[in-house]
Parts: sequence; C-alpha cells; structure tokens
Amino acid sequence: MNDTLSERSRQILEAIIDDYIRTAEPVGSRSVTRRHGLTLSPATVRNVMSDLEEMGFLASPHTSAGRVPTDKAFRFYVDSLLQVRAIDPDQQDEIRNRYRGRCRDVGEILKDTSRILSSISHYIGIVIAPRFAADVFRQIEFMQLCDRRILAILVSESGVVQNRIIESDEKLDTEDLVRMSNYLNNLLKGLTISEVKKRIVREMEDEKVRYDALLSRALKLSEQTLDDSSAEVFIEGQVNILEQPEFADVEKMKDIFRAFEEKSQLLALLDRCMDAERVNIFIGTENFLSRMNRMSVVTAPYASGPNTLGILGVIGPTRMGYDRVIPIVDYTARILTELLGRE
Amino acid sequence: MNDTLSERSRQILEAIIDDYIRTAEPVGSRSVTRRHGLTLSPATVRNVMSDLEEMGFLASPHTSAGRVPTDKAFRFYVDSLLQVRAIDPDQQDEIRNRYRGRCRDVGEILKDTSRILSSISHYIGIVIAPRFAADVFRQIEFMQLCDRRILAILVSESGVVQNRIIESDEKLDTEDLVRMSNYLNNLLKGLTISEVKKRIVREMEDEKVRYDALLSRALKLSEQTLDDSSAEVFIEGQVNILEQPEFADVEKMKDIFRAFEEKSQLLALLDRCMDAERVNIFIGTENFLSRMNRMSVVTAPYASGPNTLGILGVIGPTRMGYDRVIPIVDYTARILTELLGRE
DNA sequence: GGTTAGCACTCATTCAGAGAGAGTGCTAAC
DNA sequence: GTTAGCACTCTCTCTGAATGAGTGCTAACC
Repeated sequence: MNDTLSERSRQILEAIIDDYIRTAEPVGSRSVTRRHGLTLSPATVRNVMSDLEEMGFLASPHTSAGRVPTDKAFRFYVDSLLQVRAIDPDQQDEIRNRYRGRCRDVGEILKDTSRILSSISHYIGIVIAPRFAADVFRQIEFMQLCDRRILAILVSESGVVQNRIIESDEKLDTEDLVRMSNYLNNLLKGLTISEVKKRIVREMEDEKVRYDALLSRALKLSEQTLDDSSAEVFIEGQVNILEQPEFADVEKMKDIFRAFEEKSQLLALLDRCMDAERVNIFIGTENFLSRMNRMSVVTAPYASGPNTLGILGVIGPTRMGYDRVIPIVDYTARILTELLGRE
Repeated sequence: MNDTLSERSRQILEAIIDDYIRTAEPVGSRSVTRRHGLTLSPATVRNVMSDLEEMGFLASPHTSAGRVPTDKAFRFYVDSLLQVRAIDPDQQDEIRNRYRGRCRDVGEILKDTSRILSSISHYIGIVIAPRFAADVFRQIEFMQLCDRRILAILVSESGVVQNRIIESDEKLDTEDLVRMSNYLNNLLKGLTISEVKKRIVREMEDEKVRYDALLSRALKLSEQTLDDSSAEVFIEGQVNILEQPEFADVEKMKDIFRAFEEKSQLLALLDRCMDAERVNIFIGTENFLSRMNRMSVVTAPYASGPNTLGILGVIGPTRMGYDRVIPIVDYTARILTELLGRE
C-alpha cells in the first residue's frame, strides 16, 4: 500500500481531523469544502475521502454519516501534520502560579501537578510518583513508635520521602536505631536506589557484618524499607471526561472509570515512556488497554538532575487538541523537573 | 401533625422501604401485599399509603407510579425500624485480612481503609486523614535538602507522619538542625498539636528565646510545619455508584462526580461528625450538599487512644442497605482504631 | 368503622411508521 | 482530472396508538 499522500489529500485529511476535533461528529464532504477555503467541489473531496478510507485513514460509521479519522489518521496527524505551538504565555503563567504557595512535600507537589494538568488541559491529569530505582539515596532514619514498631523514613536526593512502618522481631532502643541509621547512611550515601539494593545484599554476606547482630538487623530493616513495588499514581479531573460528547453514553463512561481504577495497568503503560526523551503519545488502541481504546495519552518524563524520576501526562479523547495539550505537558514536565531539582 | 404510626402503618412503611431498597423503583400497593405476607387487600394498603404520603413519609413521582420513601421515611427507618445486624463473620474476616500484609505507613493504611470500605459495601469508601489538632506530638526532625530547603518530618503519637519542605531564609548547617529538633522535642513532647501551637506562640515571646536566634528560628520552622489547613481525603470506589440504577442518567452522574471533586465540602460535612460517639448517618438532603441530595453518608470516628483522630464512612444512594453498611462502617472504624493504637 | 371490590382515570413507556436531512457513490458531462 | 446531478441509504425525530402499572374514589360488605 502506498502511504504517501498528495499535498491535496493531506490538506483534506487535516481539514477533516480539525473538524472532527472541534465537533466530535463525522465530517461530510460539503463541510470540508465550506470551512476550509479549498476551491474544490464536494464531489472531488468525496473521491479523495474515498481514497483516504481505502488507505485506512478514515472510517465511516455508516453509509450516510460522513467520515471519522482513524487512530492511524491521528498518528499521521501528530507525526507529520501537527505544528506544535509554543505554549500560550497565559497558560505558562498559570502553571507557574499554581505551583507557588505554601511549603509542601513532594507528594503534594505531585498531586498538585496532576490537578494543574487537568485543569489547564481540560482533560485528565496523571502523574506517577518517582520510581525510586533511578533516584539517589540520601538518608535513612528510624524512629521508635511502640515496642515492636519502627518508623523508617527514607529520603532521596530529589526530596522524595518515603515513610514505612516496620514490625521488628526484637525490641530496639533509640541508641540502637541511631547507630543503625549512621551505619546505613555512611554505607549507602550517593548510590542510586537500585545500586543500594545490590549493595545491601553484598554487605549481608560480608563476614564482619554477619557477626554483628545490629548491623545485619539494620540491613534487614533497610531492605524492607526499600521494597517499593507499588508506585503511586495521581489522577485528577476525571469529571472532565464527562463533558466529552463521545462518552455521553453510560456504558462507555463506566468502562473508562473502571480503567482508571486499575491503576496498575496505567502504571505499566506509563512506565513504557520512562526512556523517552520528551513528549510521547499513545493514540487510541496503541495503548493496548481495551477499556481506553478511544482515549489518547500524552506523556512526558520529569527528572531530578540527570535521572528520570517519573512520568506525567494528560489523558483525553483520541480527538483531543494535541497542539494545545503537547506544549502543556511538555512545559509542566519542565517546571516540575525544575522544582524537584537541586538549585 | 400526629407522627405516631399504628403498628400496621409501620409494617407497610417498612415493606415499602425494603422493596425500594431492593429495586430502586417506586413501590405500588399490590407489590406490598404480594411480597410481605400481609393479609390485606391492595385497596387497604392504598389507604394507608395515602396517609403516609400525607405525613410526609412517601412521595409519588407521578400519579400512576407507585410511591417512593422520602428522606423522612429513611430517617424514621434508621432511627426506629432498623435492626442493625451483627456484622457478617465472613466480612469481618475479609476486613481483617485485607489489612494484613506488608509494612506500610499510615497514609497507605488510610487509603486501604477507604478501598476496603468501598469494596465490601459496594458503595463509596471515604476516609479523612487524622486531623492533627487532636493528635499528640511525638517528634520533629529536620533534614537539610539543599542550601535553603529543609525537610521537616513531624510524627504524632498515632504514627501519622507529615513531611513538609520549608524554604528557610538563611543557611543552616546540620548541627544547627539537630540542636533545633532537640530543643523542640523537649519543649513539645506530649502536648496535643493544638496545644503545641499555643505553646509555640507563648515561647516565642519568652525573653530568653527572643535573644537566641537559633531557638526562635526553630520555633518559626515548627510553626510552618504545623500549618495544616488541608486535611487529606481518601475516596475510593466511585465507579460503584455507576451501577446504581437511579444514577444511570448522565447529568446526575456528572453532578455526583463533581461533588466528589469538591473535597473541602465533603470534609466540612464529615468534620461535623467528629464528636459523635459511634456511627452517624446523614440521609439525603440532611447533608446539605445540593449535589449529593440523593446520597446518604454513614460515618464513624476512628481514634488513637482517647483522641478521635478522623472520620471514615461509606457514601451510597439514599436507598442503601443500611443494615448491612452500618456494621461494616462500625467494625472497620474499630479495626482501624486498633491498628493505629499503641499496643 | 374498617375493609374490600370495582371501575374510571392518569401517566410513563414502548413501538411502528412517516418524513426530514445529511451524506454517499455512481454516472455522465465538462 | 473535475464537477453536477441524482438515486440511494441510513439516522434522527416526531407522532400517535397501544400497553400497563398504579392510583383515587365510590359503593358494598362484615
């Protein structure tokens, strides 16, 4: 199949996509000629549209309903047609301003980020919390809660704090805890979390350590603290999707909300973007979540220093305004990176 | 108006409420006689229903549609008719089991609680994080992040950890920070957070402190750490509401989801239950949130030791199965209290 | 007096059929 | 290659009739 499109076909395809993004309705040949200053008759446009359908860029819901761009069309649009605008200065200001405010911990900043993404894009904002693995160990502290319970506080270089309550087998007093954290802090400082894990295993086999009950206990505790299987996902603005005409149907809505409950799947999807340099886009079925097959996801990684920490993004209908959303996601990721970075 | 009901009226009202809870449909006079072994004719039941409507217990959506219990009817039902069952032992086990598992911090426990409430009740689970005010100060620590940024970690007796990043005016070195936290920990130990706040203000006026730059800086930092206007709210299982037939309409659904976005209002509502001894119920319009006027909220306080910390509950349609939900909420609150308590 | 049977009436819901409107595909002419 | 014309298809909306659930009222009954 020959996928190279003539200049005219491209113009028509773009016109159809633009129209569809605006209206969410199938686009007919007449409205293409009317609204886009092409000096062509509807009949000609129909011929072209027929070709585009053949090539898989358009689909018709039924015989007399105009045509709808397919995922393939949107992919082509995003890759070849789209002129990504610079971000609107007003939005830029708004994003910056929304971050200002009281002192907060990283968790709150991420939640806010998700909220900002959603309210500025008018779609759904999503942020996954830093995957510890790539982050650098800074400090670990233990606090006695009650006899058997210890609160472990782990801080990474990017300022992410992880609290964890650990049940200990034996009673430990405050001095033990201080000694333990000193030992660990010295041992692990500057390593990434994934290096830390390896280091702990290695250290445990060390002769000297094996005979020091306290040290080996410390290593065990730190191992438990680091066990970070469940990354947090912040999703905000799900209501926005209710405004989209294509989801006015209750069944479709249920599907989407269910998809958002299964955070692990979303996580897996977004994890796939961890290596991307900048903005990444999944269109429709490309995301492989059957419940989200009419949605697109625009993601960008955020970082702290050289390490990619996590992913943020916007989820919206396949026909979202990519030209508007892409710069929002990109800019927000940059600001968040700035906020988390060490100045 | 005479609100005392004859035994028969009560039976009929209860039958109607039961039916309505089961079906979400207006209940007609015939189905009352059919399904509840009353040896009465539909006509008689109609007379009684007419009286009940007069008294405000029933309402008819239109002339030929049977009758629907009003909020007043549910209030009467909950107060006078309802036999709260003991909790189902299976559910009891399930709740306990769901809490078992890896070591977690309090935030995660609360989120899990909300998830448990939702999945066992099949409605929406809600938990508000401990309102610090009533909790007891245990410990505060500071960590240097970068030049100007300090991470403050505040732990309360109930194990709630609050992290906060504070921008400091001046550079502080690690020793300063240790001295500061020692000073504060000595000063504040054992006070409730609201006492702590007062104490800080008092201490700041102290002559000795005013001339010690470090101490007054410490007080300032702790003040910033304690500034806790926004309590966290965990809401889970919003999808469940989509299963309820009375919300099949898209507009109503939007309303409800919007209500859940305005967490501050929910917070205000639940805050009103802080003083309740045990289970508290808001039925329909009693909750004063116009968007939630077809929903009820069943709440219970959870505590740590003698101090009520926060509120948890279940939100469902006005016609929810109160006999099933009340013991679930009550029991979960007890388990959570147990988990947060110091053994 | 409370209870019941009977009957007219109301109102929502469902279904079929007609008509309008939007859009296509094809053909023949330009 | 482009266009005008036309038959055709399909959805959507409106209408009216039939259906059925349920009520309120009245008069008879125990």
